[in-house]
Amino acid sequence: MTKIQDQIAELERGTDEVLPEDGLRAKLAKRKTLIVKAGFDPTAPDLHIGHTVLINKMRQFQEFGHEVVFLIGDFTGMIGDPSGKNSTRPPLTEEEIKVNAATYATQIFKILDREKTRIEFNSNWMAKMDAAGLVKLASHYTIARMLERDDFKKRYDNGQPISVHEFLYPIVQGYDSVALKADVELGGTDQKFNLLVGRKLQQNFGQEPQVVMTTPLLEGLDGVQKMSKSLGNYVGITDAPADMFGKLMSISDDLMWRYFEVLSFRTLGDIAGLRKEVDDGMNPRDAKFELATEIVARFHDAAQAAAAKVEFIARFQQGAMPKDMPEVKLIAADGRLGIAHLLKGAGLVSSTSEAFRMIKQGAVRIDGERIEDRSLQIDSGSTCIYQVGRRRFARVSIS
RNA sequence: GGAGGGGUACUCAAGCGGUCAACGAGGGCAGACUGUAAAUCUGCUGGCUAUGCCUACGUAGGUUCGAAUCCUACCCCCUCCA
Repeated sequence: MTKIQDQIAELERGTDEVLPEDGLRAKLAKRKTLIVKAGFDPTAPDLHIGHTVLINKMRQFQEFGHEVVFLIGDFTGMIGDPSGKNSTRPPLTEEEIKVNAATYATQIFKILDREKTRIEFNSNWMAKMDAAGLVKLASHYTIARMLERDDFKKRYDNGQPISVHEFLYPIVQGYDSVALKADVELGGTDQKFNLLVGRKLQQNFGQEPQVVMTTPLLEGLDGVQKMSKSLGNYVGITDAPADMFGKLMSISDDLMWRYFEVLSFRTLGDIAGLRKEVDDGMNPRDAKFELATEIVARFHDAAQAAAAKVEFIARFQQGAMPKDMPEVKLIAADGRLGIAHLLKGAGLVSSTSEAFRMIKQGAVRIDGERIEDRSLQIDSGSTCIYQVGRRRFARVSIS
């Protein structure tokens, strides 16, 4: 077994906060199997690799022999977590929750060990609790403390409505820790308040309070804004291998190290070694290859990752044509088709204006030959490969 | 209820009668270079079978030879006072 010292370093790696500071050491020093809890909101689980930072953390605990509980907050889902929102949001139906939970399960087992993962639903204990129980539970927390939470405070100060049931969200989430006798709870930084409520409730119920560990929001591909689908700077965990590989290769060299820290399963020592090699003259591209290969292999498999790498090298280092490209058939009204219309028709550009611009910039190639004539006409009966820039290709036949 | 400020392209943000398809920044795209779809540099960034035409500055009208710019009404945001 790894020394506690090293375990702590690995477990705290990439986290935002560990509270209390020395809590993890105290827990590990007991040398017992810890119960590590992470709760997930059952809203649409469209995961990207940013979300996996937390799941990776769960995996680490698993590797060190602890028990990981993947808690689906189906009961709390009915409340709707107000965290980070400025208003209440509509509760989910039972049916939606069920579907989302199933989707989660298939996604998380790309990372977690299915055998060592306990999946729980908090409706299990919450649905059984009667009104008296809930009143009693609610008595453990005060409004004053509730209003310490950032978003509640803001809304209260701004005179925006806070429904009473929203106060129940942190309380129920905290009670989950009591029900599970959690030793550690993981969550995003935005969950800090809720996680701390768990500590307080455990104390009141005579349990040793859990250690709270928060993970940061991952920076997106641009390296600046947080990764999110709506910003388009994400790598979805269901992205195709080549796509995923390419996206990861496009990150800056600086961002690469951040991704290594929170996304790679390599040890810290391993990464430090790699970093030294790069400092000593190794091409950072090759380090990035390692990262991209590891990630693609995780969500697909090793063979597909290797194939994605081979294709990447062929495409971008040697300028080869991609293996598959869209096939397009166009019809020329009078035996010939202007190049701008052809490119637009093939979906390579969004307008003829853009087509002219691309030609002017030297971005357009036909069968690998750069063209400069914007009024070029293509006769029908031909089939050629049209290319705009380095990434857009189509095989177009004209009839 | 009273007093002001504002709504401009993907985003932020100039412009306040013509030279405005609209400064600048970010983003995006392209080219060059390279160590890679990193970094850096340069260019482009409304549409149209196109050296011209059309549509666009919250919405609808109006003034004018000419409006993003002036006027009127309406819609929506924000700040201060009560």
